[in-house]
Amino acid sequence: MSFRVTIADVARAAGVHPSTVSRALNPDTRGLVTQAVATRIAEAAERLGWRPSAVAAGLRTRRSRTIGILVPDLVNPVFPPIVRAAEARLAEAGYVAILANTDTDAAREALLIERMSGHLVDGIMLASAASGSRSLDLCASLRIPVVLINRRLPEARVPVVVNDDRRGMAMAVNHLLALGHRRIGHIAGPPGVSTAADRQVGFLAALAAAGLANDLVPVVAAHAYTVAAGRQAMEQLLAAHRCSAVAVANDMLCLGVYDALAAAGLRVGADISVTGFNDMPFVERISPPLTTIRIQHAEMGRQAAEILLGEMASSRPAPREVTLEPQLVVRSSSAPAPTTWPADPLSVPGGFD
Amino acid sequence: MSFRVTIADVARAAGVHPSTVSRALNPDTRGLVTQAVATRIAEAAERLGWRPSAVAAGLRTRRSRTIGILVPDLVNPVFPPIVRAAEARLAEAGYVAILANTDTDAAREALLIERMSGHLVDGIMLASAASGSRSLDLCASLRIPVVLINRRLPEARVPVVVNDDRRGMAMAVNHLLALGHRRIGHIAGPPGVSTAADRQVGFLAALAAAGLANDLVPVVAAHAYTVAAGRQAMEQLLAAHRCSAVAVANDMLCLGVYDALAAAGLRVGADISVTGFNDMPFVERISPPLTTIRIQHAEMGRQAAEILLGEMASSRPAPREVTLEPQLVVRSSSAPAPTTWPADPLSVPGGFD
DNA sequence: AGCCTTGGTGCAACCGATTGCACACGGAAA
DNA sequence: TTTCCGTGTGCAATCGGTTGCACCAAGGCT
Repeated sequence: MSFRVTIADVARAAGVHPSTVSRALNPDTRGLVTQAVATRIAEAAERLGWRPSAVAAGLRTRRSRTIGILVPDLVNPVFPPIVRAAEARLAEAGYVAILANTDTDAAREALLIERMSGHLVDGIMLASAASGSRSLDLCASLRIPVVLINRRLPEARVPVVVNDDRRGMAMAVNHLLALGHRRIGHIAGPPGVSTAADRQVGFLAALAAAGLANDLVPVVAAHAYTVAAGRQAMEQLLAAHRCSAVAVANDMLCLGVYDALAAAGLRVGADISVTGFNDMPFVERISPPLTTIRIQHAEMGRQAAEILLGEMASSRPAPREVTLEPQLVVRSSSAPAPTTWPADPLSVPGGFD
Repeated sequence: MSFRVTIADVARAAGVHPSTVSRALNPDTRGLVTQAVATRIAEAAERLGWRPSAVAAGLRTRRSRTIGILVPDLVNPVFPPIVRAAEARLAEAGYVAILANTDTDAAREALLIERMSGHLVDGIMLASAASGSRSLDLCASLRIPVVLINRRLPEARVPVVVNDDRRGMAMAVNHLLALGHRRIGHIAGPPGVSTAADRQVGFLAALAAAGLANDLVPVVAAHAYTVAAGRQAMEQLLAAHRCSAVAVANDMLCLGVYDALAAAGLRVGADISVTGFNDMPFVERISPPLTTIRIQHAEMGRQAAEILLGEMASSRPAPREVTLEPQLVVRSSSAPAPTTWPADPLSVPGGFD
């Protein structure tokens, strides 16, 4: 039994034409067929064990009920929740997700997009956008709808789902200010990444709003969102400035920051306060538990799926921007500014202390 | 330009028949075409921007260059490295990965397998195998090659890639024995999961080899591989037995074990030693850093991909079993047995202390 | 009663590549 | 020169649904 049952087989069994079977078995066109015939066909299909061939249907309709998801590196704990939620929503709608890692390599990304195009993906979720807008141009020329996740591209005319990074970083800074910190440093993300830029802008804006001038504020940019880069950046910051607190652009960087501070003999949450960004899994269990900004990762994935599905259904481009609200999660890595903090020769003009 | 260039277009441009174009453009059949014609066709294809349609080819050849990957829950940190490595290897071979989460739900798993079958996946990697062998039967009746990852099914006649769980757990136990522990408890994984069973067997075997009797050994099974279940299991263990060390079946459980021990006022790595299993990301950064058994997760994914690709190429079933070697990673959660340990009323007959 | 809808079904082309088979052509062997 | 053979290309069927169009029958209208 069962070596691929086709609608022709079902048609024969039900005594109708294959096209009628197609109509009866497709929810959208079932209305075209008489009720009685439809049920007879459905029974025959069931009995024979017919399974729809997405490939055959896709060839004709040019829609595969398939969505491509591109992430830089699935092992980065930020992405699994996004992918998970996106896949769940897609599955609900009968879609299937093709996943690929780009390694932040533009050429690889282009190759993967072309390959996915060959599989007739109905849309692509880009969580990487490494190559600037080249990938977007490619998708556009391939006529594939795109939605950007977590990152923005200035020129982009495509829908995006992002966290409100400026606001999130401002929340972290305000938290530190409320704890009495006045000398707050920033470890920024890698240049060219939109989250890094947005968070830095949020950082500076929050300081400015508190009346703390911008030009002398200690800022060091990490060269990547990695532990090693975080450590290196913190070492630079320590060498050049004295701070009672550091607002870091990303949790992964924080792990390196912890290392650098431990090496320098500073106790996080006592001698110096640290805040992260992302609230990635298990940072509540490192020592000390990290104060950070929680992002709605799952919701990002879900919304991205929703946008693509909507675009699919209405077949008109929906260039909208969904911004999700971040949340401050206070743990033990941030504490009141030490009162015994030494007089600071670099004291910011107009500062309060 | 570019609204789907087909081989017919290329054929017209190159002045040959579509079938010749097909042969010239397919690496396997290029040899059938004259060198000169082949290059002329390749140039035309390049110039017109032809892209192969995996769907059309797949319809005819019944192979889609697509592999399905099923995991219980991508958010569980064990899976991303597996999926990542598998995808990388598949991409290398020109394949594409369809990813789906089963939530350990047998019905959902079956649905996903059928859907993937509709997409003509050339093979499926099962990292879940929740439903016993039902999924395997389904794949068999659908004529889809399968490879099992991380879990085994006794009746399975399919290739598997697993860690040597017995050996791994024995390494943990031997480590604890070497530290002087004699009263070692075990928190086992959920019943019915092969990793849980194997690790428990390994645990008991190691104790037996050390001359410690089996029947009074404190063992509690967690009902799932979750933090909450780990905490609950440890509470049970504490209530019933006194141990100087606990070998836990899984890192995730360990997090709950840490919680339970903290609540009981016991210091991990001092009052009691704990070992985990998996070496999942960031357990080296929790407090205290966890001694655990490292599994070659990436290698598992790669090997699984390799097996499916091999099966694809040779088109003969390759029911082999790849067993990967675990590695003991010693950190601070395990320490020498306290010398001041109180006399134990439940002392194991034949024990050394 | 005759004409026009309308709904339901059959017919056949089509999506884009693959492949078994036929055939033409040129060179080698008889 | 004829026959044979091998190589390279064309031809057409095929994979499994989908869909525009034709057609037929039944019912409503004037």
